[in-house]
Formats: sequence, C-alpha cells, structure tokens
Amino acid sequence: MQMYIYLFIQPCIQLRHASLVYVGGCEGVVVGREMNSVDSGLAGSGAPERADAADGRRKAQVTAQDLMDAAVDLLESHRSVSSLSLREIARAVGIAPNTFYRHFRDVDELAVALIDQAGRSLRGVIREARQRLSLERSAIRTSVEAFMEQLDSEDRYVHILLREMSIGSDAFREAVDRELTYFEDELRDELERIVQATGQPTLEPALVAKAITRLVFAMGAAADGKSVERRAEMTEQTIVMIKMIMEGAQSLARKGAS
Amino acid sequence: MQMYIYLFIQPCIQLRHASLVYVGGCEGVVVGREMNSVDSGLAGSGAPERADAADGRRKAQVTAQDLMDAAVDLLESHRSVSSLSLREIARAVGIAPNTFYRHFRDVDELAVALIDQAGRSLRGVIREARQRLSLERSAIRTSVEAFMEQLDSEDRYVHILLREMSIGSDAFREAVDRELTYFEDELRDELERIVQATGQPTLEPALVAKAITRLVFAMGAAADGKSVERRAEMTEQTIVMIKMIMEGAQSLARKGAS
DNA sequence: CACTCGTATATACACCTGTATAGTTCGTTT
DNA sequence: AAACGAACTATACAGGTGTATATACGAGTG
Repeated sequence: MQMYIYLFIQPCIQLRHASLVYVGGCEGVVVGREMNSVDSGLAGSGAPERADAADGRRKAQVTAQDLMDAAVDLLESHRSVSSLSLREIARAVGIAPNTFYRHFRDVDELAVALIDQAGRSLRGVIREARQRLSLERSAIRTSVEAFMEQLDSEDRYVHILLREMSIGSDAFREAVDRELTYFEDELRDELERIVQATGQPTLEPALVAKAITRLVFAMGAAADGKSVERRAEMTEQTIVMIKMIMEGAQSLARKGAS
Repeated sequence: MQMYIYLFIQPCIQLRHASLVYVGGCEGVVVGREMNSVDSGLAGSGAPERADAADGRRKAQVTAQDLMDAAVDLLESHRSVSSLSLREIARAVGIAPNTFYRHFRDVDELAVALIDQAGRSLRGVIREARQRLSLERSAIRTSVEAFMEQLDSEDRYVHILLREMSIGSDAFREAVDRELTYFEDELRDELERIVQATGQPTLEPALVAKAITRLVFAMGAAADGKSVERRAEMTEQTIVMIKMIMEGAQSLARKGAS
C-alpha cells in the first residue's frame, strides 16, 4: 500500500520540480512559449494588419494566407509540407492550435492550396520570362534559366512543387500533376506557335511538351540544393536535352512525312 | 499566493485521476500491446526462424535485413521511409524499440541502405530484361516496359526510389542520386555499344543517357498509382519520348559533323 | 563452475502530436 | 441595450515519439 501511494505521488513530485517552467496548467507553459512566438510570428509574417484594415466587417485576425505563408517560411528546414504539424504552423503564426481548423481541415488541405499557389506563381514567372524574349532561338534558354533561378529565390514555391511531386498519397499528387499539366499545356501552345511561325513540323507537340516539362522538373529537383556552379552546369545540360527532344521531334516528323 | 499553490497542486491531482491506467509503469500498457504485435510481426514477416536455424553461432534473433524488410512491408500504406518511426519498425519486426540501434543509428540510415538495395535490385531487373533481347530496335521498349512493370511488383523497391528521389535533406538525396548515376552509366555504355554497332554517331552519349534516365524515372513516378490502362499509355509515351531524344542526338551529331 | 560480454528487453522520461470541450472576446443585428 | 454568433483561446486528454538507464538472458572462454 505504501508502494502504491508512492507510485501515485512520485510523478507529481517529478513533474513539480521539473516544471517551474512547465506547471501552471500542464500546457500552460507551452502556451507561454506559444505566446512568445505570437509576437515573432505576427511580426515576421506578411501583413495581417492590412487584412484587418481592408476588411472592416470583422477583425479577421488571421487569414488562410497567413497560415500558408507561415508554412512556407517553416518549410526551409523541414522536408515536406505534410510533415509539418498543425501545432507547428499555428505556433509560427501565433494562434492557438485549434484556430487552424477555421481555415483548413487538415495540414494536407493547406498543402494542396500551397501547391496550387506554387504552381500559379511559377507559371507566372516562366510566362513573364518567355514574354521578355520571343525569338525562338533562346526561348528555351530563357525559360530554363528562369526556372532554375527560382531555385534560390526568396519564396520557396518551386521547392514545394519539386518536393511534393512524388509524395503524399491521395489528393496531393493529383494537385501537383494538375499544375504540371498546366505547364505542359502552355508549352504545347508555345510549340504550336513556333511550328506555325517557322514552318518546321513537329511530331506530337503535346508529347514533346510533356517530355520537356517532366525533364525540366526532374533536372530542377536534382539541381535543388546543389552548388551554384553545379546548378549552372545542369542548366546547360537541360538546355541541350531540350534541344535534343525538339530536334528529334522535328526530324521524326520529317521522316514520317517523306 | 493561494493561486500560486493551486497552480502547482492542480496538475498533480489531474495526473493522478487520469493515470490509473498510466501510472504504475507509464509504458506498461504499451508494452503489453507491443508484445501482441511481436506475434503478428514474427508471423507476418519474412523468415526469421530461418536465420535462427541457419546461423548456429548465436541466436541472431533479428538481422538488419529483417528490419529493412519490415520497413518495406510497412511502407505500402505510408508515404516515405523517413516518415516511418523507429518504434513502428521495431514493433513490426517484433523487437524492443531500443534494439533498433544495434543495427542502424537512425531510421534515415536504414532508409539509405534501403535505397541502395532498391537501386541494385532495379538495375538487376533492367539489365536482365536488356540481355533477353539485344536487338537495337526494341531495346528501348523492353527496358521501359521492364521498368514500368516493376511498379506493381510485389517488392516495392521501385516505389522507394521514386518516392525518395526528392525528399530527405542530406545523405538521402545523395543516395538516390548515386543510384541514378549507376543507371546513367550503364545506359551510356549501352548507347556507345549501339553507336559502334550501327555506325550512327550520337551527340554526347552521357547527356543522352542522363536525359533518358531522368525522364523514365519522372514518368515512372507520375505513372505510379495510376490505373493499368493509364500506365500502359504512359509507357508508350515514354518510349516515344526516348526515341525523340535519341533521334535528336543523332540528328544533331549529323548536323554538327557536316 | 564463474566470468564476461554481446544482445535484447523493461521501464521511464520528457516531449510532441491531433483534437475534444468549454470558455472568452467582440462586432453585428435586433 | 441585449442577444447572437463568429473568431479565437485555454485546458485537457490520450496517444505516439526518440532515447537514457538499468536489467536479464545466454553463449564463450578462463
């Protein structure tokens, strides 16, 4: 009976002397720490005040976008978006864990939204780069370089796309696949424009677009994290690879026609 | 002051009445469940008894290979090898969590070993398929089909390689990259043999090999989890893509020579 | 036999996780 | 002014995680 009581009492003692930092409500301390990160979180994050001022209807203290931004910021040290914990994100943005549910049902749902945003952003970058120089000759180079430059951009959107390509069972891969398809479609249109402009027939532009897209993303994924020189080298390699594909498609089209 | 004391006492009370299950060994209950899964683990896994009987020197109860096998088995529902927990693997193989450390320092170390094994296995499959039919014409088709067939093989080695390609920060990607390089090297040798046999010069065989390898893996990753028909379609697409690359390399070589 | 030593286990600890429940704050509506 | 309801917090719980420490078993050599 003595022993029995001891067993019940002991954890209390241990908890007590270990917890001058911890006690105050089991999670009270954690809350304390989370309140600390409220400050840094709100200060470091985007612009929650703007949303506050713009939308007069409610306080609208934290937006879904804030959560996504925090997740991206948090991502640099971690591996995959879905490996972030709900609490981690909430802590970074300075809200109680449960508030997360107001904006997303899951971390996975946030991840899908993030993939969407990443794809849109990256497509914008490429499109912009492509518009800047419309000569067929260095269109490839311009696009590939624009893509590769995004690898050490401040916003880590590309990394998300690259990393999430082959992970996450269900709606995840679909989301990335959807984004890749958008890239392919834009590239196919571009290819068909080139065909019309130069008169060079090309075998199956859709397939060429797919091959190029997948290849660029694969090379990008491989180049990610490598040194600047190594990455420049891989950029050149990618450009040659793309030229091979396009030359092959045109050559096969010629052979098929003759 | 009353409040202060209250704060210190309260968690003790809460812990106490919450812990009729918890106190008296904190993990005692869990251990009970883990012992249950010992049985199912040993029965479900490969053949630990064989190792026991064959190696008379020691009990040799659990080998590193057993751990790796268990991890692979466990992987089908999970996403990435590194997302498996040490305890999960130990539970599956029927050992105490700490015993894991006898074989690997980390789950990541196991993952690297697994990637190694997966690469070796897959290269074996492709090499074997390539040897079966040595005519240049359908060498591509044979290899690609062999690769794609591995996607629903019983041993999930390919999936590991595909999934781990773009995840895990440090030694991880290196491991996968190393395996991909082996593939590239073998393919480059093959390409150079073809060049010598057919007399068709090819631009930068190493780069062609790299492009093809990356493309096949990218398409494989995209095809993984898709339906059989969808996968067959993607196999055909991949074959055409490869032919484009090779035709392009040869065409560019001709143009460069002339 | 006793001894050591490699191998595996048992227990514990401190921490983190998602989520349930209840409560607080505060703008909007009646 | 009172009630409502949205946004958010506080607390707690029941689990899971990696790892430290101590212990047990069982073969090999003295």
